[in-house]
Formats: sequence, C-alpha cells, structure tokens
Amino acid sequence: MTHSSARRRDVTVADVAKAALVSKAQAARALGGYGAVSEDVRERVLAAAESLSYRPNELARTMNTGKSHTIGVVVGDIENPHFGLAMRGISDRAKASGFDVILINTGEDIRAETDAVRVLLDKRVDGLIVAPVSSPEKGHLERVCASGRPLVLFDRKVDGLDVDVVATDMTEVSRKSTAELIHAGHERIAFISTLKSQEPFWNGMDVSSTPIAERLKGMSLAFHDAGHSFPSDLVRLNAGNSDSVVGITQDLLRGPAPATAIVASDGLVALGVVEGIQTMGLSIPQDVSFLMYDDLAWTRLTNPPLSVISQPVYDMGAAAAAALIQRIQRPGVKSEIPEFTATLINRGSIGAVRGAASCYSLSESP
Amino acid sequence: MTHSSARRRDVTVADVAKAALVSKAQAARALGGYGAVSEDVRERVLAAAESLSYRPNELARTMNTGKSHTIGVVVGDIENPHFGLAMRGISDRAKASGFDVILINTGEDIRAETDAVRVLLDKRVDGLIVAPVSSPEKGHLERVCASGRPLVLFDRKVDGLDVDVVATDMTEVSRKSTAELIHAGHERIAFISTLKSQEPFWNGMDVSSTPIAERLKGMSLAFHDAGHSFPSDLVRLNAGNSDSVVGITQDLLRGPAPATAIVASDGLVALGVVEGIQTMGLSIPQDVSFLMYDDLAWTRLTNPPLSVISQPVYDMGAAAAAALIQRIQRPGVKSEIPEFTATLINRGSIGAVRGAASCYSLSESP
DNA sequence: AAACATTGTGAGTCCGGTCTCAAGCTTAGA
DNA sequence: TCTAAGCTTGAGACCGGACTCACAATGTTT
Repeated sequence: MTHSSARRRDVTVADVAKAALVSKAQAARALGGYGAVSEDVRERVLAAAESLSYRPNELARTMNTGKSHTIGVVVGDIENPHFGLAMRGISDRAKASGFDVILINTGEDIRAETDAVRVLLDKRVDGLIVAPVSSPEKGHLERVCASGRPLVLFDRKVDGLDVDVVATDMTEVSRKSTAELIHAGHERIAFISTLKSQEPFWNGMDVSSTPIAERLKGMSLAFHDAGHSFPSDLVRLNAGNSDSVVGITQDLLRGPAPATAIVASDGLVALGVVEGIQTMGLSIPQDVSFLMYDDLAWTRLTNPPLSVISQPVYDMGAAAAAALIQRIQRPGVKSEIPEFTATLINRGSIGAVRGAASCYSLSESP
Repeated sequence: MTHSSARRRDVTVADVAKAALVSKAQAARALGGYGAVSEDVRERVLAAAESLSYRPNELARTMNTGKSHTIGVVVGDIENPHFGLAMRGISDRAKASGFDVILINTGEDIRAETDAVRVLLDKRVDGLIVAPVSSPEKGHLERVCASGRPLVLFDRKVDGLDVDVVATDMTEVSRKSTAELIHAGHERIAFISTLKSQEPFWNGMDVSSTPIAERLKGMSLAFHDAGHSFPSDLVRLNAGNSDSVVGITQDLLRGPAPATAIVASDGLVALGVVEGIQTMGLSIPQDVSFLMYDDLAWTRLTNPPLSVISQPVYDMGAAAAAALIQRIQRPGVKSEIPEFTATLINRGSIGAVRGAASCYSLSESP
C-alpha cells in the first residue's frame, strides 16, 4: 500500500491516460475496446489502469450510451416465496446475458409501486419486470411505455396495456381441481383471496386481477359442467392479514350451510385457513377439504400434507427475463413467450364430504 | 394529448429554460431550489417544466453531487422469510428518510456477492447493507470501505472489518435453550447448519460465521454448566439442500447413540429435519425433540407446533437502515446500534427424553 | 512515383445536470 | 450624489466517460 488516502475522488480515464503517457481518447479506446489502438499503447494503458486500480464510472457510461445493462424488478411482496423463486429465475437468466438485476419491494402498495417504477426509470434501467398490485391505476406503467423502455408484466395482466405478459392460465387447472372436489361430493366450496375489492363478490362481477378472475372462472365452469350452481356466497375477498383470514375461515365453517372445502388463493391465506380450521378443532380432510395455490415447502410437513396447485414459477421468472432482454436487444421484435401450465398436486388434504356414503378416491385423469 | 411522439430524448433543463425564456442556469436554480431566483422567473420555469412534464435525470444529478439518495442491500437468499422481513424493516425506515432501496440477491454465492457489491458501488449508492455469505473473502467489502461509502453488516460480523454490525447475540438464548433441553433429560443434542466448512466440526474449531459460532458456544456453555461434555460429534455442517438435510437427520437418529433432540439453524434446515423425522416414522416430541431458529409462520401449523428461537428481524432491518443513514448524513459520527435479543418460544416440540422416568415440564425462567 | 486505403492519434464535443464567477441592476447608507 | 452592499442573471466550467472528426503515419495498388 503506497498511501492510505485511497478515498474521495476516484481514478478516471484521464488519470490512466496521464500515467500511460497517451491522450484521454486513446486511453478510453484501449479501455473500452473500440476503435483502433496499437498493441504498445493498449498494453501501457491496461497496465496503468491496473496499477491505479481504475474502475469505470457506470453512471457516466450509462449517461451517454443510454444503456445501463441493468433490469429493474418490482414485486409486491418479496416475503412471499412465490416471488422469491421467480426472482431467482429472473436473476439467473439475466446474469447469463450479462445484465444486472435490481429489485424494489412495494409491500403491495400502489403508491410504493409508482415510486419504485419512477426510481428505476430515473436510474435508467434498460427494462422493467413488474408484478403489478391489483389496482385500476396504471399511469406509472404507461409512463414506462412512453419512456420507450420495454416492460414485462409478471403474473397479472393490466387492461389496456399492450405489453408482454408472463403468467400461467389458471382457468383450466382451477376447473379441473374444482371438478375433483365436486367429484368428491363437495358443493359448498369456498375461495379466499387477499384481493382488495370495494364490494363483496357476486357472480359475474368484474374481478380486476387476472389470476384471481381465472381461478373463479375455472370454479364456475366446473360447477356448471357438473350441473350445479356456483356458490358465490362462499367467495371471500379482502382477506388482509393472517388474523382476518382466520376469522373468515371460522365464519365460512359455521352456520346452517357451512363450506365443506376451502381453496386458498396463496400461501399467506393458506396459513390463516389452516390455523382457523385447527383452532375450531376440525381436521383436514375428514371435516374440511383443503386446497391451496403455490407449492410451498412447508405444505409437505403438515398432517396430512396439503394438496396444492403448483406453477413453474422459476421458469416463469426466467421467461420474463428472456422476453425482456430480447425486447431490449431487438426493439420492435415481438418476443415469443412460452405457455405455462399449473398442475394439481393432490397430497392428501382433499377428502370426501363428511357423511357422504361413497368412499372418495382420486379420479384417474388422462 | 398534443403529440403522441413522447419518446426517445427526454426533456432537459435546457428545454425548460428555452420555454421559460431564461438561461439554463436560472432554470436549474428554480428547479433545484437553490441560489437566488426572482418570483417571476420561478413561476415561469415551474410552469414550463410542468407543461413539458420535465423529469430530472437522476443519473446526471448523481454524477456531480455524488449523492444518489439510494441505499443498496445485498442478501444471500431473499426466498428466506428472515431476509424478506428484514428487507421490509430496511425499506420502511429508508423511505421515511427519503432514501430509495435497491436489492440484489446473491443465492449465497460469494462471487455473486462480489458482483452485487460492485454493481451497487458502480451505481453510486450512498451506502450498503450487506448480509455477507460466510466466507473468508472480504476484499469486496474492504473495497466498499475504501470507496468511502458507509457499510453496515447484517446478521454476520466479518473479522478485521471495522464497520457497524446489526445482529442478535445468539450465545445467551442458545445457552438457555440448550439448558432447557438438558433439563428435559437430553444429552444427545444435535445441531445442523448449512454453513460451509472444509472439515467436520470439532470442539474449539474456529467457525467463520458469527451467528453459528454463537449458537455453538451457547450450547457448549450449557453443557458445561450442567457438568456434561458437549457432544460435538452431533454437530453437522455443510447441510446444503433439503435432501442432504433429510439424509443427515436420518443418520443422526440411527446408530448406537442416536440424537434425542435436533436443533435446526434456520428455516430451510428445519424443513429437511422435520421431513427426515417424519419419513422415519418417528414423532415429535415423543421420539425426538426439535428446536429451530427463526419464527416462521408455518411453524404453528404442524402437529405439534414447533418450538422456535425468535429474533426481532423487522426491527433489526430498521436499525440497520437507521445506522447506515446516520453514517451517510453525518460521516465520522459513530452510530448507536441497539442491542437485540432473541427469545425461545416453546410451542410443543420439546419433550422429555423417551424412556426417561420424570415427567418433563417447562421450567419457569425468571 | 502518384494515388489510394488503412491504421494510430489527439483535440474536442456531448450527455444533463450542478455550481462558480463575474457582470448588471437595485437599493440603502454616507 | 456616490459608493457599497445585495439580489438576479447568464456564460461557462465541470463531473467521467463515449464518440466524432481531422490529420498524420504507415501500407498497398497500379
């Protein structure tokens, strides 16, 4: 160590150039690997850069190339392993193409989401992946498009926004799963979601979040196929925190026509539902059948292990990154986004309706 | 909408200045709120900025102020709810002080961590919070210090690096918890961690990760207090993925002197341990007692609910952000970091040793 | 040997802001 | 009335790179 005052002002091309006894332009060329540079100069510059431990200022570089080799990701709840896994898929794919990834968590708050998008645009990311909060507001997303930078939506579509969307169609798997439950004798099947809504659910209501809308549509189709009517009174939205889910669960299981099966729309809701069922002293699946979205690790630990609907989240993340990067590298070219399908993994939390005569067994699906 | 070609080049101060019929300098002053500007000019400039929908280029601003009002966070595994919650604490505290937060996930890989730190330094964040991977390498962290930007370590201390550390001392809670187990008759208490290590654990070994070292030290103290010797043969490191944890668990529970209690050092390990115990057909706590670090939501769902050691993770995140921001705003001033303590929450997975005569009950701790 | 192509080089501009400097104008105290 | 201080203002340097341009020094072709 020659001198310990390695602080404040950092080394610039000009410094390197001076040390290598060449002009700033030549040093920049040697360092940046463009233009024509003689072997002699290149060596001297690189040696000087090395000995001064020169690091290019990415900000300055971004400023006049317009490219930052960085993609921004905005998610609602990074505590949710669903997004954690997606994030891994995004990071891995991006890294493979030489892109850095920066993430901002919004806590499912539309204002925070707007801020996050603004911050990332201000930092001049090359593109954005957003898992949007369900909200009618979309001004911030339109601003992304207006800025000319590509945007890929994750999980949820936003009406009136013509951008790539990476999501799994939930209609079919929901229909099949519901059919499974109906086949086991269930007619009172409840659905609980954290989706915020001004009004309680009613049949035919316009649900703003595509994945939730699809789940409900699938359920509705299955009931229709079976010749039953869809019990829309058992659909509960606005399930905010875990406590409120417990309350909703208990409410659903009481009364003259209680639910005999409950479907949780995500891992957070699932925790509350199972807790609610347990505190009422009921057992799964003898008293209540249970099904949830997202194949989380802990679902295998309960007794019985829980039946889940699994999505290829990692692959979806990777696909989102791939689509975005293609848009960045070849603007205007429409990117091919693979189709993703979710599957029902029946582990044992779906049983026959209590008191039903027949013995329920899994139907063999082709 | 006047014209739809709102793309490519964005509006700059020069454009605003031209529209307001003043010089660039005056426009910049009015916009930036510095220097002296007459009321007349200010109004004209702000109006022009509004009508052109001017947005300052943060990159350019950062470039010559040196401040980005952004803090960078580097964590190993964002899928771990431990870090997810910490992230919320950090974000909330930072937002309250007007700082943006960007996160990079490293997947517990030292090379990715080095890259992440480089990227964030290159983006000129004002400071960094890093939850470092356990590794002897610390060059990248030293580089942060050399750059003059403040660094706060989360969870783990790094030897020879004189920076603020936000962590919970695990020694005492580990000692107490182990004493609890010993009091219940356990002597064969195993400990499983994902910590990477070249060699198997031996008593007195220098463990590179502070939190793990503290947990082991606490166990050792408890055994010493009780007049027993610490069964270091039951300490297993390098528990990589869930599968390997299952294998390790089964290994520990077989043989002539099996473990009667297992302590999992984090949520990931815990999943594997519980699965391993279940696949062997053993029950908690009748056959094996179980204790884990981190109070995750799903630990209340198993039967029995699992006993955990809980840390105030959200508060720790907030404290880390607070300390960092203070360092950024008042360089040189040492920041006060509160003490954090972890607590044992005994839910029911700790029981008496199988075959022991006495009936175990929780000791009343003062 | 003249005409042309290729390579190496430095000077200087640009990106979009911040900030210094000196000049112009107003106003107050001597 | 004159000067000193105070406010407003524009010109331009600067941050640290990327890149254009003009020109010199070689090499190649006929």
